[in-house]
Formats: sequence, structure tokens, C-alpha cells
Amino acid sequence: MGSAKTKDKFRAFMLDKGLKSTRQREVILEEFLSVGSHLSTEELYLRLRRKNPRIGYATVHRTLKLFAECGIAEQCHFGDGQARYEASDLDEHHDHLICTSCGKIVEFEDPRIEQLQEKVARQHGFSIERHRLELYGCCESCR
Amino acid sequence: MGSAKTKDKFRAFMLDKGLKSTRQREVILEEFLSVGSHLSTEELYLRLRRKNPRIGYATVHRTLKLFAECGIAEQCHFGDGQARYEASDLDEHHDHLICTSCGKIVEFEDPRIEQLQEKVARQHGFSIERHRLELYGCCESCR
DNA sequence: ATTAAATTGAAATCCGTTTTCAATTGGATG
DNA sequence: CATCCAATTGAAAACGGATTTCAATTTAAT
Repeated sequence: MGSAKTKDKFRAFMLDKGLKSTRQREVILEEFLSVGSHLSTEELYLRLRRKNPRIGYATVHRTLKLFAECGIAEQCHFGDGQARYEASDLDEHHDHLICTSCGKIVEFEDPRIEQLQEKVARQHGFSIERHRLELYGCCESCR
Repeated sequence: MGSAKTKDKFRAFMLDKGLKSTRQREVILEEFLSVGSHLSTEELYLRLRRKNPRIGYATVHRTLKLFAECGIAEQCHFGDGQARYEASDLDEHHDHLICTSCGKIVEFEDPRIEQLQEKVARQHGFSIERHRLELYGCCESCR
């Protein structure tokens, strides 16, 4: 069923911006939340097509951008030249381990690393808004 | 003069691969090293054009790829949809602080963060080949 | 039901990257 | 030095994902 909280947030966002609720947006949000994460526009589009051939790529693209703007999704790039989106866990942040052999993506979180990042940024006079940390390597089953 | 060591490494690479030394490659390497870092193909191309209008974009592109393959340069992406290259300091690694307001890029290095990354990866059964860490925020002069 | 504004989807466009191909160049050889 | 073959070059075309256009459709307020 996806997170009711996330759906609420999107509804509030649409209301605030005067956007309309459409069947497409409902379906896209439902699928996006149910699939989990790291979907490219293309992948989500193809999935949606299976059940619902009447949805266009452009709409999926625009809706994902809306999700990002609303804050319920985040764009990520893993260097394959394709944008991916992941549902943002609202209060929680995480980073990524990416297997360069099989493409597996594992999420992790380490407050000690985050703390050190803050410290480094402060030393250089920066205030951090966001960060990106990706570890590329070989996963257990690929070795 | 750029780093003689870097040039040597590139020469050795060319020899090994049976590549030819050309005037263009000389000029591109010279300019690449002298400018410093975080150049997009376009930027490097434009710089080279000033002094030397006979160099084509495709050649700059291919040469930068050669540099990366050889290990004297690394590609980086900062989310503006443009690939950039930086001279890789051979023995030393660094990460980036990026000002979201003025675009300033500061390099930093923190062995404690690197250590923690290793630890996290190990816990998930990964062996790290490389990583990417970028902190986006606002620099001192933009506040 | 009417209407204005937002939305949709197919197709076109954009824009950085990469490839194609004919002409040129490097450098090994006789 | 002349010759030859393979590598290289650069202009232009092709590519691929992201984004926009626009006429038709849908939403939701009246």
C-alpha cells in the first residue's frame, strides 16, 4: 500500500501548488512506492505499461520530477548516465554501496561518517545542504 | 610544465598500447595539466581553440578518455549533467565540496572518513574499488 | 452542463556524448 | 628519402536520455 504518510505529503503538495489529482499520478505514485528504489524513468515507465498501456513516458518523467520537488523522492546518478529515483525516507538519510560487477545496490547509513563530513565542511567554511556518498566495489557473491 | 611524472606515465601508456604521439595529444595534455582540474570537455576544447584553432572537439573528447584509461585523469560528475575531468594525483585521493550558489569546488581529504568507508563496506561484504563523496552546500563568501 | 486551467501523450527537440568516415599523419621499413 | 600501413584527426552525423511542444483530453470549480 505504500506509505500513507508519503501519499499525504504528496497530496498536501499538490493542494498547495494548485495541481490536479489525476488517475496517472495515482498509479505512478502507487507503483513507485511499491517497487522500492533506484528506478530509472525508463524502468518505471515499462513497469507501468504492463498494467496500464495508456501511460506515456513524458508523464512518468514529469511525475517523478514532481515527486522530487515535493520531497518524497530523490534523484540519484550512479554513473551509467541514467537518472534514478528513490523514495526518500523523509526523516532518514542513507548512502549507497554499488557492486561494479552485478550492479547490486545496498543502502547504508553511518552517523560517524556524517559527523566527520560536517566537521570537514565547517573547516572549509561550508554549510552542508546535502551530500552524496557512493562506494563502488565488488559484493560478496561476485567474489 | 605540468608534472613530468604524469607525462612519463602517459608516454609509457602510449608505448604499451601502440598509440602514436601526435601534436594534438601533446598540446591537450599540456593544457589539461596546466589548467588544473574539473574541466569539462567543452571548456578544455574552448581553451585549446584560442591558441590552436586546428583542434577538433572529438579529439579532445577522445584524448580525455585516453587520459582516464591511462590513469592520469579521472572523470567526475557534479550533477549538472556534464562530465568533468580532473588530473589524478596518482598516489593521493580527494573528495569535493561544491558550493551550490557560486559553483566553487574545493578539494579535501579525510583519512578518518576513508577508514569508516572501508569498515562499512566490509560489514556488507563489499571490497571497495573506488568511491565518490561530494558535499553540496554554501561556501563562506556566499553567505 | 459550462468553462478555464491543468494535464496528457506522441512526437519533436535539446544537448552532451560518441561514432563514422574520408583525408591526413606517424613512424616503421626498404 | 620514398613507400606503406595503421593510427589519428576533424567535420558531421548518429546516439540516447532528458525535456518541451502542442493539440486533444481531463479535472474540478461554477
